[in-house]
Amino acid sequence: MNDNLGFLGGPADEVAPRLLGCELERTIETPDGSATLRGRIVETEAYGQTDAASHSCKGRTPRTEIMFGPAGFLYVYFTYGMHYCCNIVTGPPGHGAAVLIRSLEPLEGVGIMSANRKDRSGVAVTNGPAKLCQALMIDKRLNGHNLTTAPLKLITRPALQQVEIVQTTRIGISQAKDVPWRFYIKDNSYVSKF
DNA sequence: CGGCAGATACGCT
DNA sequence: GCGTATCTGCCGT
Repeated sequence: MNDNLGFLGGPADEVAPRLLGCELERTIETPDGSATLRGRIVETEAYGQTDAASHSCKGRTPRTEIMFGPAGFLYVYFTYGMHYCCNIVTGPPGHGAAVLIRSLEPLEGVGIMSANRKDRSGVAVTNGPAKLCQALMIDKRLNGHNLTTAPLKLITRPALQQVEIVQTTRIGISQAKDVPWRFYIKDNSYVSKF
């Protein structure tokens, strides 16, 4: 793994807040050549191996196999019949854990992201896990992708100050609702729900 | 704006 | 079969 992504080998609940402020850079093919879509991570959720809300909690299956692999890879899953969500695998090999990326703040290629989102604008482009996957054109084909390589890279940024981060319970799950493993950047308007 | 139902397919029991 | 780490549109205020 890339040296500056070494922190991903830690526990999901420590990696999740550390990912806030880091960026995802997606390169895509266009009629003219290529384009770059880039966004800042503003909201994450941790999912651990012994966590009833995590897909990995019941052990390895073909779908969750990627979560048990080395850190720094992408776990993309499909849900509700029409949505993709993307996660960054964390922890050592053999440990099934990941961090769900819940929302981004667009930094580059906003016009293309908006077009991918049925011409929606503003926060509606990326303020939700399935929305940002649509905006960045992330689907099943990127499951298992190495985040140090094109066409999707994780760019490390300095860790935020503790005071800039809010920690609360996770959203949209039915199991282990009380576990406070959701993290977001304070006062950022792209956070999915306040 | 806030609440609710519907869409839709996949993995797992 | 069934539940799901969601979003959207439509309804009501």
